[in-house]
Amino acid sequence: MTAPARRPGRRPGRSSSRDDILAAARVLFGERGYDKASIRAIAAAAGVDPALVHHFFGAKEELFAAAMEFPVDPETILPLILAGPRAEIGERLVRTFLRFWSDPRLRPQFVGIIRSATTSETGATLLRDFITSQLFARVAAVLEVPGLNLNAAAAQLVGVVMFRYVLEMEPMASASDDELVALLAPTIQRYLDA
Amino acid sequence: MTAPARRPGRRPGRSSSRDDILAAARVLFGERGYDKASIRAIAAAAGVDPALVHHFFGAKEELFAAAMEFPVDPETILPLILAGPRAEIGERLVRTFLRFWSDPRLRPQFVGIIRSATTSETGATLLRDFITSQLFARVAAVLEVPGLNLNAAAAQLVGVVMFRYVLEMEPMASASDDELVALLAPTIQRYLDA
DNA sequence: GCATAAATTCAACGCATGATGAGTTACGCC
DNA sequence: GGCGTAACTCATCATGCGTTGAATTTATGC
Repeated sequence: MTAPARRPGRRPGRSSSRDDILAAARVLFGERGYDKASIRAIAAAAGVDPALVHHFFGAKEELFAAAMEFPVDPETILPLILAGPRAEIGERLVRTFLRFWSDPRLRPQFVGIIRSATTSETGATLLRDFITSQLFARVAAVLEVPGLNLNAAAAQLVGVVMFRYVLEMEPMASASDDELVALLAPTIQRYLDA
Repeated sequence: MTAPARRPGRRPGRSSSRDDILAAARVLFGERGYDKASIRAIAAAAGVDPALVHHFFGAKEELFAAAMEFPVDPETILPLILAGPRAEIGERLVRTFLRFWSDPRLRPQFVGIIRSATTSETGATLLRDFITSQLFARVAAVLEVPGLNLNAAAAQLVGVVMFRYVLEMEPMASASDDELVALLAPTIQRYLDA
């Protein structure tokens, strides 16, 4: 309700504008996808002038890249999955995957990547490169599994998050993580056994 | 290279403009998604003035609905899947599904629906409603399978076409239908057995 | 304290878009 | 053969977009 009596010039104290913009960008890219998330809307959500976005990040595509940079480091997540009995790797993978998607701080970013992967070539490249070079290369080096099987496993998981978080289709959107693990783990396990 | 010496007024002979527009819309919506496929670009691809698009279809969203109307009638496809031994329903479903996606006349339309489902609420509703009311309701009436299992099966297939036709991720994009059937059919079968 | 740099807004440009309304030509019926 | 209707284009509008450059205020290094 504060009247928008903003005036030009630097604000006193240290500023959080840069981070505010990043956070707003993640939310809006996640909700609307690359094209429909306008710089003006992101700036408004961050309580900031659109020109400031350019001042910090340059063109829109750079903002997108900065906001969507993969929030998870493969080096920390892969050991969680690969360690443990090989016969239970499907369950560990599905459980870990769903746990990351449950984090409300990470999810908008994930959804944004999925949403934008179908629309902008930048988004598609981002997702494709991450899956192939970051994940598959490492997993394939440890487990000896054909690439097509890895694709099938990844496709199952991507399909699930599309249903659950993008389309919000019932009953999958409301199912518990445990239900999904029970349902999906055998599928993933089979792909990774071959 | 024909000089664009178009003049106003009705053309002699019978016109294919309406169908040309629909065809161009299917291609462009499929390639670019709802937002990036502009009415002007669709009109240009159809060799027609943008205003003619409005003349035939009204607002853009109506054009989209007309172009993306599901090209497959569930009444004709479901018997193909449901008839035959129950133990092979997974294979029949996957094979039929992939065969429809292989049709180069149908694919742009399918891709358009997937692409737009992640971006526009209209697209999401279109896909959601078709899957739930057209497919699931009918299938669930015949096979007695929990809704969550149907979701999981559909998610697997949607994930596959995202990898294969939207992201064009290798090796799935280049795999043969037969390879995919062998890989996916047991998964689908398991979901539909429960 | 003063100069430079950083943060911030304002005003504006140029562009593409979806949409509208009026005008023009052909078809089909009586 | 005249008339309503359908097909078709043109010019135009308002809007929202990404982007830019200048102006203003604060922080910081010397």
